[in-house]
Amino acid sequence: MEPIKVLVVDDEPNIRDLLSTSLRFAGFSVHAVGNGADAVFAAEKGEPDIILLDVMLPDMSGFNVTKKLRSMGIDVPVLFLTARDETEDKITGLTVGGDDYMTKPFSLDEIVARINAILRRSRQAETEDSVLEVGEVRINQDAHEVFVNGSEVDLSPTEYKLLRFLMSNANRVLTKAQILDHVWEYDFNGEMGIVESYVSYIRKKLDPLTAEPVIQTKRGVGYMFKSSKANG
Amino acid sequence: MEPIKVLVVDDEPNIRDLLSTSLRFAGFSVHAVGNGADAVFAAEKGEPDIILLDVMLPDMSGFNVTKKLRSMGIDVPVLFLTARDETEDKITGLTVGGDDYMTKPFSLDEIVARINAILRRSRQAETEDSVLEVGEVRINQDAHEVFVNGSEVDLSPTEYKLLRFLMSNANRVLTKAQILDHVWEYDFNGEMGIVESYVSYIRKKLDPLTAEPVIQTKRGVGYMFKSSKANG
DNA sequence: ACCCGTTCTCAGGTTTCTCACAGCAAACTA
DNA sequence: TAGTTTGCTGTGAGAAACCTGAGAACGGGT
Repeated sequence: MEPIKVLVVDDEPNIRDLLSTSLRFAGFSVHAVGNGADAVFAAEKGEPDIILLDVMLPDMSGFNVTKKLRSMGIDVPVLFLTARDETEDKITGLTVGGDDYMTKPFSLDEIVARINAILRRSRQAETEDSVLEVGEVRINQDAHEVFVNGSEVDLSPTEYKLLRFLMSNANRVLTKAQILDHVWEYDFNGEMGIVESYVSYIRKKLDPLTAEPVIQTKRGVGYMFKSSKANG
Repeated sequence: MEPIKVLVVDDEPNIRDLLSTSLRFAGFSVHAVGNGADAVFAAEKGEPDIILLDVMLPDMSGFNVTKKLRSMGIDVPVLFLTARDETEDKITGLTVGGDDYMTKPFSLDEIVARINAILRRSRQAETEDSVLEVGEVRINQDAHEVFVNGSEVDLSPTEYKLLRFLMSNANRVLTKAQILDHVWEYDFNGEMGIVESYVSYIRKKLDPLTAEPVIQTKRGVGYMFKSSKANG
C-alpha cells in the first residue's frame, strides 16, 4: 500500500520536528516546510494527501495559502493549526468542506486521529473504518462512543483519548513517557502519575464488563492493552 | 452513479472557492468561472445540471446570461446569488420556471439544500426523497415542516437549519466550529456560544415529545444527533 | 407606530473534568 | 522476612465546559 503523504507547514522548527517525527512513526510519508511560499510549491509538486497548516506563517497567512491552492485547482484537505489565543471568530470559515482545525497545543494522538478522520471523509465510500475494535472493546470514532460487549461506556475526553491510544497500539507495551507524549498536549509539564490515575479511571469503568482486565501493567515498563484471543 | 455537475459563476474569488470547495465535498462535480462570457461558454461545453449564478458580474448581468442561454436552447435550472439590497422585484423577474435565488451572505448547508431541492423538482418523480427521517423525528424539506412522532413542531428558520444539519449527520459528532461554518452565514463573526443557545432552543421544543433526548452533548467535542435504534 | 417573532449576546449557575497529593497495596530484592 | 520500590486509588481544589434565562437589537406585518 502506498504510504499517505502529509505536508507539514509550520515556522517553528520545534513543532515541525515534533510533527514530522511522530507522523512518520505513525506510518505517514512526511514533508515539512516553514513558510507559505514553500508550502504552495511543495503542495503543487508533492501532491500530498493532506496538509497540516499553521495559520500564522511569516510570509503569508494559512488562509491565503489555501486560497492560492484552491485557485490553482488543488483541493487537498487541510488541517489548520491555530494558537489557542487566536480570536475564536477568526476561526470561522475554516472547517469548510473536508477541512478541520486544531488549537495548539495539541496532542499527537489527536492529530493522527484527526488526519485519519479527514481522509476517511474525503475518500467517501471507502472502507468505513472509523470503528476500532480490539477484543471485547469497540470504539466508534465518528460518534466518540465506546462499547464493551455491546453496552456503552461513558468516558471523559482524556479517558477516551488514552483508551484509543492504548487500543491502536494493542499488544504492545507503552511506557508512561510515551503515553504522556502522545495523549497529553505537548506542553504538558506534569508528572507521570497522571497516567496511572487515568488508567485507573478506565479500569474502573471497563473491567466490570469484561471477562478479564483489558489493560495490563508491565511493572517497571508501562502498560499494554491486550486482546484476549491474540496472545503470545 | 454519475456525479451531478454544478457550474459556479461569481466574480469574487473568495466566494467562488468557498462554493467550489464545499460543493465538491458534498459530492458534486464543480466547475467555476468568474464572468458572464465564460459562464455561457462553460454552460454550452460542460452541460451542467445546475448553475449557481451571481447576478452582479463584471461584463454582463446574470439576467443576460440566462437570456443568452435560453436563446441557445440551453434549459438548465439556475440558482441566482444576489446581494441583500437588490430590489426584490428585479429578482422575482429572474426566477422563472424551476429557478430560485438566494441572498448573500448565505449558509453553505442552505446552498446544498436548495440545489437538491431544485434538482428534485426538475427531475420529478425521482426517488430523491425530500423527507429526512431519523429516529422519532421527520423533516419534510419541501415544506420546512418538522414532525416528532407525528405531531408537528414549529421551529424558527435557524432552528430548522441546525436540526437539519445535525440530522443529516446523525450519529456523528459535529464540533461547534463545523456547525457554525455550515449552518450560519459564511460571514458570521460571532462566538460559538450561539450554537449552545440554539441547541437549547431545539431541545426545549423536541425533548418533551421524544422518549429520550435527541441531541447528545459530547463534552469537549461537540454535539450529536442520535438515532435511538442504531447502536451496537 | 406598535406588536411579535427572531437573532444574538451575556452572565450566573451547574455539572463535569483535570490534576496533584497522599496513604495504602503489591511486587520485587536481599 | 524486612525493606524498598513501584503502582493503585480516594479525596478535593480549581478550572473548564455547558446550560439557560434575560434582554437588546432588528425587522416584518398589521
